[in-house]
Amino acid sequence: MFFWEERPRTRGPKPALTLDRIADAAIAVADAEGLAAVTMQRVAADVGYTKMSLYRYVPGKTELVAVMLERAIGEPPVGGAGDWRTALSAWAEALLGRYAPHPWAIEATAGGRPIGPNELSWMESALAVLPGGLTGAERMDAVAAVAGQVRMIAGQAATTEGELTATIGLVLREHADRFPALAAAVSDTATRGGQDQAFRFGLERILDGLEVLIQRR
Amino acid sequence: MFFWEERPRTRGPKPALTLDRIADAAIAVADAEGLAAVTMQRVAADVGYTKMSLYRYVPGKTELVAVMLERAIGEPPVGGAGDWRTALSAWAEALLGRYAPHPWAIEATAGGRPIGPNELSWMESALAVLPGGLTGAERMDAVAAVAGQVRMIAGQAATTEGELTATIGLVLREHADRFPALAAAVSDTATRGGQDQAFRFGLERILDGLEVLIQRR
DNA sequence: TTATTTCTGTGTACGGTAGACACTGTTTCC
DNA sequence: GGAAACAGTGTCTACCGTACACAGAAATAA
Repeated sequence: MFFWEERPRTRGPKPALTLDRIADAAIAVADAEGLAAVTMQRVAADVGYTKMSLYRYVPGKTELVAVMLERAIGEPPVGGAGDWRTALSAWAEALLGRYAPHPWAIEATAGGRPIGPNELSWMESALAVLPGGLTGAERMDAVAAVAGQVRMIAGQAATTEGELTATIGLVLREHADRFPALAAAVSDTATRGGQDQAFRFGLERILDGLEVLIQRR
Repeated sequence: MFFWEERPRTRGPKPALTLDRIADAAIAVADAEGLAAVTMQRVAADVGYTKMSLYRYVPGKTELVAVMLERAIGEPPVGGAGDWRTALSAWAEALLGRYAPHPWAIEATAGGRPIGPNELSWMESALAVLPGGLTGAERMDAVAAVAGQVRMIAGQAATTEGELTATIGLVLREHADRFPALAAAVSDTATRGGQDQAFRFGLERILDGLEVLIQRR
């Protein structure tokens, strides 16, 4: 199914590299200098080979990024005990924790792309904790909503912690009258914790909303 | 503040193009062939000039994409009457409606980028409808949660309506035992409406969650 | 053992990209 | 009627992903 499933090796020279080693080098570049810095040339140089050698391990750059994502996100943690709410909350927190060290990950997931097994495992483990009161479609939608919250916050965090707020501040200084509600909200936000609180607030709302629905049934 | 604010013109030849015309051409290309097809060369050819002429109107490609986004999303609709819930729901629906014709828009918002006035206006109009029971920070977080839902669904819709589902189906045929919850949910999803219902489900949960909090105060 | 097959890593080449810069010609102000 | 400012163009550079042919290494077949 996936191109990186290892083929049975027969003759010829032993490969000097590993797909994992390549992906790790690429991830290191992306972590340090952003996804745009990840070029075949650069990654190859970092592992000490020529760029064309990479194509023996990966069909193209698209697939390299897919592998990077798979490795960066990894497998979901084993579902702990507890009710669906604490389990789903932990799931969301864990997923955000995986995105956090890799600001480029959100960018990499934008647009059509191949989907890896780890991504499916994350979906699986989230779906598994939801109670039977919801239909299958509703469970999918619930997971999507939570995942949306994770991605929103992860994406915001990727913009250098408040580049958005900085831009807003700049504009507000000139056009505060055009954006009264924004100005009011921003002046209030300045004095509080970072993205963690934003994440938890949204997450609690979604979980509250799910709880309302579940208990109603 | 923004580079596209028109400078007072003095001497020299009259510009043959308009930033708007350039952006519209670029949007047309992106709508039809994706964001990757938007190159300076291509856009310039479509408006009938050389690529270098575009740099008289826009500092670089990054800014061109920012303008494309601004025009594609446009200004928020005037807030209708009604309680905060129906207003915020309408806001979310309107925003999704703006994303829908432009599948590339989500991709374009990934990663750090300049933020335009229209984007701020959308934030403003959402913040304005939220009741005073919430703090400024909470109002921001609430809007982020709703926006996250919009973006999640818009992003899913951009992947050719079910490319995700198709991939899942493929994998499930081979490894259904590894993903039982996913298999169960998917088989249930197959027989129901498209992304609209997924959007509404998540949105209603978020709004329910907000309502719980607001009424508690 | 030798010959053959198969695969790895490399060098070269191509078409594409964004953008720097110098130039010509047009428009408007002094 | 200069002179200054600006629009559009042609040329150039550096870099990107990747197609393709080739040399050498390793394992198999004779």
